[in-house]
Amino acid sequence: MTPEDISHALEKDILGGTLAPGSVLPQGALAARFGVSRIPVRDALARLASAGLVELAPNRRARVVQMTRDEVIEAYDLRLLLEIDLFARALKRMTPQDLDRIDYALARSDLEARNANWAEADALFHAALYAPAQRPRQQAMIDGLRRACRVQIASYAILPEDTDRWLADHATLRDLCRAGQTTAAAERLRAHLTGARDTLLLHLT
Amino acid sequence: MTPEDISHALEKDILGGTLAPGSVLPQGALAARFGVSRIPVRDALARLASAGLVELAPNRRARVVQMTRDEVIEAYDLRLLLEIDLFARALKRMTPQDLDRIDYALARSDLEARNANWAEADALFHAALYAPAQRPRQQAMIDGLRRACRVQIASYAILPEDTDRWLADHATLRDLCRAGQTTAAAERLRAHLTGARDTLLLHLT
DNA sequence: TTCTGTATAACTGTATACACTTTTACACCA
DNA sequence: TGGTGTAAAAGTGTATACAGTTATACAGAA
Repeated sequence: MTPEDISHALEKDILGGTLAPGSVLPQGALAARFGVSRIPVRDALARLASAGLVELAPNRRARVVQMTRDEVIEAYDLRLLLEIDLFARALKRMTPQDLDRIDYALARSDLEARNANWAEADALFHAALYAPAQRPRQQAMIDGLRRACRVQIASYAILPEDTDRWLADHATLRDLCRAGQTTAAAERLRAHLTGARDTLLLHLT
Repeated sequence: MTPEDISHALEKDILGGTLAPGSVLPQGALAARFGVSRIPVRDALARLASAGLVELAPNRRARVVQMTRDEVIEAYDLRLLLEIDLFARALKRMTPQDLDRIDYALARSDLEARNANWAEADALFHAALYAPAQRPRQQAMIDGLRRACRVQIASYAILPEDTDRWLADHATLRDLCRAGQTTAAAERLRAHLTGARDTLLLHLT
């Protein structure tokens, strides 16, 4: 059990909804669960903190992040800015192989969604969509924002109940890519994201 | 000496050019320097890694990040996207008090530049410029990118030799804010950033 | 010389132990 | 009942020790 393994396991729990926002993560308990000392656990928590999934404060227990309404709005504004830009860059350099990979990702994504792995399913498709842009840093920033949003989404079990809508959105995006309709595709992505944001905001009252 | 103190001290060395990109940071040596055990040093290095100043790999010594030409270009593209957007948001909500704070930051920035604290001087002014937007996450992302760029800039001692140009840019930006010329101000910021990028790229051969 | 293998030194990762801080639970008082 | 103070429990931070890994230096072969 390396710190990386531990952080992955915890990330799964957080994005899967097992660990709700605000949950407390005592180092000792985690150390016992993973059969290691607290040192690698601290390491794993630091990773999760830098990924934006966990909040650390000195001498206090780590907590799963809990975003306020304003923070959710800011995060989605940033996603709109970064994802639409990255998508535009990706569209410009999209090759037939890339389109095939998007098809494959869509199919796998569909499969994962049926197996209740909504978070992975969504991430899988969007990663394939943006991959042609070849922008590792921008992709990493988007992943961070995406994960932070998903923590909240998971806690309201939004993805399961909305599966049909976002899978249809993904299929539409794929079609627009294939048709080379770049502006329409970008517009569709914008709608996809604002839709997700509004659904989440509705749950945050 | 807390991990935070240690990371701040190292950040200063990195951004000040004492620790060049690619330099190695052995935990033991740092522990000795700061008079602590390696545990808080590891903590400090993890912070620097999540701030993007240091690279960590398992079982290997930490290294000061060294960006490639492509990474520099990507980082500046991201800065253009995020900083211009944030500046536009800030301009919309800028109050007279905010303008005064920008004046004050410009004056202090000038002072720091004379004291050879170029990195702080630059950060100070831009922070004041963006503060009215009230976007902590976007600001944090920008700070990360800014720091990563500055590691490279520091290694070529670009800021010192170019001081006059960027201080003049800052003054112009302040004037445009005061005059309420929002589009001109945004355009000026774009030029300020692309200018900085091109100067850096020149040094990267 | 330059390359390769190897012994040694240097370094990292983590278990354990203990000092210090925060949290929790509960008794006490208004 | 509701608030407050306090002691015990739980938790965090870090020094130390040692096992395992990587880096370094040097000897011998091509």
